Amino acid sequence: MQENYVHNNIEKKAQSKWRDSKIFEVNESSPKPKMYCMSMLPYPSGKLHMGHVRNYTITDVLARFYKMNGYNVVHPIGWDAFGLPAENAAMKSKVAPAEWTYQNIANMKAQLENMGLSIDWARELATCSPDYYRHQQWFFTQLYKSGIIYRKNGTVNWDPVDQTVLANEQVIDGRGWRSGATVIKKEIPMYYFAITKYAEQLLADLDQLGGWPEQVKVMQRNWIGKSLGMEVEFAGCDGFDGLTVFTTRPDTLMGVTYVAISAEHPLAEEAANHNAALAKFMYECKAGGVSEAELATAEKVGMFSGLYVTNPLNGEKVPVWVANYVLMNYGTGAVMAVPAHDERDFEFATKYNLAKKIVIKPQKEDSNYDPEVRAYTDYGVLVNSGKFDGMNFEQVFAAIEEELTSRKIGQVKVNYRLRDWGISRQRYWGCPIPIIHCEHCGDVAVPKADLPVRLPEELIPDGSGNPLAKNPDFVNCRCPQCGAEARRETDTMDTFVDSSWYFLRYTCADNQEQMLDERVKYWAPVDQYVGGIEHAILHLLYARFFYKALRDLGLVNGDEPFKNLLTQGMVLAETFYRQNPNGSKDWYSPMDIDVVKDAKGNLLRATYKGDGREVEYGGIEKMSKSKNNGIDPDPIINRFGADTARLFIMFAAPPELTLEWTESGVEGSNRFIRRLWRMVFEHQQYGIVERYKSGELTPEQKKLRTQLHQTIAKVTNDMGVRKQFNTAIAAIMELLNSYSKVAFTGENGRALSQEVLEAVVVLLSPITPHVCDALWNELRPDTELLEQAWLVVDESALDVDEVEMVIQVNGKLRGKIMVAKSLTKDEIEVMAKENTNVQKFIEGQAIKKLVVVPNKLINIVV
RNA sequence: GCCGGGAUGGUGGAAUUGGUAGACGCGCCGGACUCAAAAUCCGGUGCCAGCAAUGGCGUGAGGGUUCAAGUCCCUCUCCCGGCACCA
Repeated sequence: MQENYVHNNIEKKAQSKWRDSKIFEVNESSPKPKMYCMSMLPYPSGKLHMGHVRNYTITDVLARFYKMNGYNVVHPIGWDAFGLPAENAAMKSKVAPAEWTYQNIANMKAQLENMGLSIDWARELATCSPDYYRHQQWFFTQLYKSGIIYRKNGTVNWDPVDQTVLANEQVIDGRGWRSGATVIKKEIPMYYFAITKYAEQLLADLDQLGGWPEQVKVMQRNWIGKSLGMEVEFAGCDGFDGLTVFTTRPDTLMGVTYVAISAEHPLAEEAANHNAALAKFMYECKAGGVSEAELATAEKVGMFSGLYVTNPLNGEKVPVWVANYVLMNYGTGAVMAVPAHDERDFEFATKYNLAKKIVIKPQKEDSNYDPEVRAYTDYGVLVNSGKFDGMNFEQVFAAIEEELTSRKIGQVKVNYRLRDWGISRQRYWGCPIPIIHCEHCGDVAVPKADLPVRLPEELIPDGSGNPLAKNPDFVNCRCPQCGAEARRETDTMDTFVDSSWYFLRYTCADNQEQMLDERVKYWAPVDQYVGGIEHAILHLLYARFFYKALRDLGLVNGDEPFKNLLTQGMVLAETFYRQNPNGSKDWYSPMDIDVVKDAKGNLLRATYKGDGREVEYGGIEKMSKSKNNGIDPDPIINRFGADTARLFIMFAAPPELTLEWTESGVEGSNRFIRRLWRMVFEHQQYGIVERYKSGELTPEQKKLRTQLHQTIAKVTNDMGVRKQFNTAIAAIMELLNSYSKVAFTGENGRALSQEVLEAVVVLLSPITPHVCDALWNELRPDTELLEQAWLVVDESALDVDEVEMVIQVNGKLRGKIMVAKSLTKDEIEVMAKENTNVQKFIEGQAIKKLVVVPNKLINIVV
């Protein structure tokens, strides 16, 4: 054994051993229980970034932990290979998205291999491969036939200069990112997945997800947004049509002072035909992007439509306004406005001087309440509402329901905020939608025999719309039903479709004939899913929806795809810059900066290694190209080794929190590995022995052995249950700190030293697998670490006869005592009162109360 | 704007079920080894007062519940994630 730790050879050797033995390639024939452990599908951006490294390290630690705990573990990987960045790269450097993407995958795969992951590479897939998307197209046709997919108009961001549809992120302050033109909302036909048909199940089945973070379930619940309300018809006046509103507050119906409708509402269109000013206003409403964040923060504007409708309860004539704050795709596209009891209506009514009528009496004495100052939105007892006066919410809901239903002008309605999922994208680099438009037969799904609809891989988009639409070879085709000349659909699918089922395809990626086969029923559901919190809503909701749709086709078992979910935080790093005279900033990589700190550890100055001159500190930010603070994993792994990088990532923060990258922290992790190496080296110099089983130990040895088995228990719980790897590592560090202070004299002492080192190597092996593999070979030659079982706690080592208890007086710490476990509560109380420091605080005072928490503390209240 | 989350020493974080705040690491200070440096090892390190024993203060701000609050409740500030075409 070498005296010093050198990572290169160790890591290469372990990696080739794992590769050659195919130890991480698994199948369904194992007698062990299955464990499906997986990271979210990475986008092949070109270079591995620290977010990927973190993601894969977490699943790798769990996969290795479960493997040693007797599970048949699968840990697959694939590539989310369609999407916008490839088109952007194509526009920039004239390289075809396909070529760019496949090159990126090759680069990133090589980088991942250096990390020593326990991945089953035989299952690797890329969503841009026809072998993958042909099955997706087939699934699309199945959903299309079963009515889950339909076509309707949807609103997109339209760049009138580039004549192209823009993604929300390509709209900056209401303008196109390339042209700078004001973006307008445009209606185009699109395909929709009827996810709302599953709204109730998606909501109810959240209760099955005990292994999900509560916050993610809350976000999904709110996103689905189930609400109970009423649809109420308002009859039109002066010969115009009426309209229907949806409201969750029918109790305020008598307080309606106007009705507001969306600019896309049919009635608004109708009114605009006779009203030039209104038409102009509605055109102005079309300016700007379609994102909800943009709509919600835009200033509320509106215009009177000239129309009136009648309040069905009291017959009052109220004006109809067209307002930009009403969403056409929620409810009915029309709302009844009650300014006295709704924030948004209040703001709008105040701006346009519309009436406010109080119909709810504040429940408590509320001296602040003034309808001209703010809206009162709580529930309460009705006033100014005629026969409904004095009723509470439940009573008036029932009374109004009865009246409206008997008059057939309203009904109780459950409404969801969730909208159907528009999947059409007017883009080239995506999965073609397998539909053929025929003049005679309409929209025809492509038959299975004709799949896949291949995406030509040589096209290069130029930013002026979808090149597929200009490609006659792609567009021109024959109708599969009547054989007439027909036109192929040129829109491609949202990439969220690709990522909604890839985890099922991993189980049978080699099956050319079928989308999924019996093997999916062995592996699904995913037992442990790990990915960024930014996917808490959309990706996870779409994948859940897909799973249910696949279940209804008989392709998978169960209701939910992901049993346990862990949402990881982002990776951040320090930023450094110099300000240019024109105000712009040049950003310097933290790798190229030297830092000087004062005696308290505060940053005094930072200098650029290139020229030795000072730079400004810009705080800690998410790693990004724009701030030049991305840390490339390659040089880190080359310099310190993958084990150091993995250890740092797992130690610096718990997985859900943001992770701050610091070079000194990486060095600290490397120092710990070298220290462990030296300890094994020194132990080995005296010869390896059998690990401790029984026999006399010195008191300090006995104490160390107790700590060892406490550590085994803690690490097992931290890794397997809490998934808090940082505290597991800290506990191992503490154990080694204690180890280094103990004298391992005698035969039993040597055996204890062997026991501790073997245990540490096993405990650490999921996190730093390469160095642990090498150390294991030194401690137990001719055996394989990966074949070892996880450690079992020796309960007898945990037995201690004394515990430390703290004594508080009035909740303040005043002393500590060692207490034999056999003592009674009364005996402990006496001991506590006898403590000299405690006496100073209780002397001459009556003891009002005395609390004893067993094995923890005594609180004396005086 | 709406939904979700976060804030603890110089710093990343720990405190698992309301029970010793600051584990472990980094940084910094001091020491050993060395011609010297690096590496390594040993000790110290929340703030204030004190030679010390010890005491006072202290978990974003303000209030509350409790024998006891970083942890529970209310109000607020700032930061982060998502908002349906970034992935």
